[in-house]
Amino acid sequence: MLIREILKTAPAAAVMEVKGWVRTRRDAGGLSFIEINDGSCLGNLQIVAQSDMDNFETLIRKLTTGCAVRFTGKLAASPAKGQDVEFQAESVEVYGWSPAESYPLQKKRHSFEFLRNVPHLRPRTNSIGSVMRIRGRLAIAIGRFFEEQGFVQVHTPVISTSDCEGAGEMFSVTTPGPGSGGGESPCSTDFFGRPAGLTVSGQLEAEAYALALGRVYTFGPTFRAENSHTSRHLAEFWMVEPEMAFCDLDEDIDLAEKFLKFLIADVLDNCREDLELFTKFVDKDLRNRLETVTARAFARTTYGEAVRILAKSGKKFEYPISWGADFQAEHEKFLTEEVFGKPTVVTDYPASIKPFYMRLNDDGKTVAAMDVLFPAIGEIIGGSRREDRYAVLEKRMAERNIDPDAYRWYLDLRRYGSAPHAGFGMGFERLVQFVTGMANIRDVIPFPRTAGRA
RNA sequence: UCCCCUGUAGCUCAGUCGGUAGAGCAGGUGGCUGUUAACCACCUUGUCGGCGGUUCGAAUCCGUCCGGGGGAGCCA
Repeated sequence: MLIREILKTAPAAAVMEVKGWVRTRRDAGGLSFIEINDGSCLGNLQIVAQSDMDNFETLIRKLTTGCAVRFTGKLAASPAKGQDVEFQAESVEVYGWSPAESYPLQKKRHSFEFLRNVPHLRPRTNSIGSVMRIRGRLAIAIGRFFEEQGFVQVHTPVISTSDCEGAGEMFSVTTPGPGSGGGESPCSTDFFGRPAGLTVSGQLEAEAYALALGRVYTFGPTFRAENSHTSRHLAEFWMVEPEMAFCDLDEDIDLAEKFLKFLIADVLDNCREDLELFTKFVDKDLRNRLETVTARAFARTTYGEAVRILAKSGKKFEYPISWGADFQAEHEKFLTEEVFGKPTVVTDYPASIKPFYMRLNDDGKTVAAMDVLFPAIGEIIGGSRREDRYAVLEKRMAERNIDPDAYRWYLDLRRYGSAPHAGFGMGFERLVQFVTGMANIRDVIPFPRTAGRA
C-alpha cells in the first residue's frame, strides 16, 4: 500500500506492509521513531519500533537517512501531535543501506544549488519530489485538455533539418554514415547526407499534420544551443505546440487562455499538499496568484496600444520603447504587474521582429502574432496565425534570405489545399515554474542541461 | 557573448587592519519509554577552488584560469 493511501486510512488490527526510504530516525530511550517516504506523496509515515522487536539493535538502531526498507505492522492512532496515524512495526527488512558518512542528503534543508550537484539523488528531497509530482500531473493534464478539445497528439521528429528561423541555435547531429569515406564536406558523407540537428521547434511539422488532421499538438523535448546563463533558459526543455486548421488569431488566443486556466485549475485541485509546500517555503502568495489566473479574464491589447501605454506611463525604462522595438523584460513586467495586474495577451507585433511564418496583416506592417505574458515570469506562450498565402510566404522568405529549397515541403502546404491555421508554443518548464513559484528553471526538470553541463 | 556577485569542514556560513582556521547543522560515541529540524554530554572533520606574484608572513592584496549564481542579450 502506498503511503499516500495509508495516511488516509483508518487504524485497524490487520497486519499490513509498507516500503519506502528512511527520511529520519529519532530514538527515545527504548523506542525508535522512523519516518519513511515512498514518493507517492509529500508526507512521511511515522514508524514506531519498540525495543523488544526482533532486530531492534541490529537493524532498527542502524537505520539512517536514505535506507530502503520494508516494514510489516499495524496502523494505529497516534497518541502524539504531528500525525493522525502511525505504523507500529512488527518486523523490518532492509533492502539497501545508506552509509551516513557519505550519503550527500542530510535530514535538513539543502540549497537548490547544492542539490543540482546530485541530480540523481535530489528527487528524494521534499521540494524536488513535490516539483516533479506537479510536473507529472501537468503533463497528464495537457493530454487530457487536448483530448477533450478534439486534438490528435502527433510526435514530431527530434532530429530535424529545419532551423525554424528565429528560434535560436541548433545542436548539430553528426555521425559517420554508410557512405562515409572521408570526403571533404563532412555532411555529404554523414549519416543523413545533409546537415541535421536537434529540433528547435516542432511547429512546422505540426502545421503539416494540422492541415490534414485538423487539430493537433506536439509535446516533447526541444533543444537550443544558446550559451545563456539565466534562471529561465535550458539547452534541453519541453514544449507544447498545438496547431489548428481553420483557426484565426482570436480563436488561437481563446484556446491559449482556456488551456492555461485548465492546467492551473487541475493542479489546484489535485496537488493541494505539494502546492502547500511551495506556498509555505517558496512564495507565500502563490496559491492566491494561481487562483487569480483561473478566475479572471486575461487582458488583451495590441502591440501598438501597449507601446503607447508604456510611452505615456512616465516611467523611466532602461531601454526606451518606440514602435518597432521588441519589448524588454522590464516592459513585460510593467504591463502585467502594474498596468493590467494579470496575465496579458499582446497581439499584432511588427513583422520585422517576428519570424517569416507569421501571417502578415492587411496593414502590411504587423503580423497576426500573440504573446501571453504572465506576471513574474514574462512570456509563457507565443503564437500566431500562420501565413497561408503562397506568394506572401515566398516573398517574406526571400526578404530574409531563406533558401526556398530548404522549405519546399513547407511551401507545398500552401500550394495544395492551403487553409487558415494558427497555433502556439508553450515552454513547459516555464509553466512548472509559474505553478510552483520555483525561481530557477534548472530545478523544475529532472536532469537539467545547460551550457557546460550535461 | 557581455556585465555583476561568489568559491573557507559533508551542508549553511563567519573570519575586522595581512599574523597561520571558527560556529551551527551533519557524522561518531554515550544517555533518555512518545519523538516531530527531538533533546543532553563528549569527540572527529580543512589542498581556505587551481596556478603564479607581492610580502618576513596571504583565506585576506594583485594577476590569471576554472567552477557556481544573478542579470542582459536571445528566447520558451
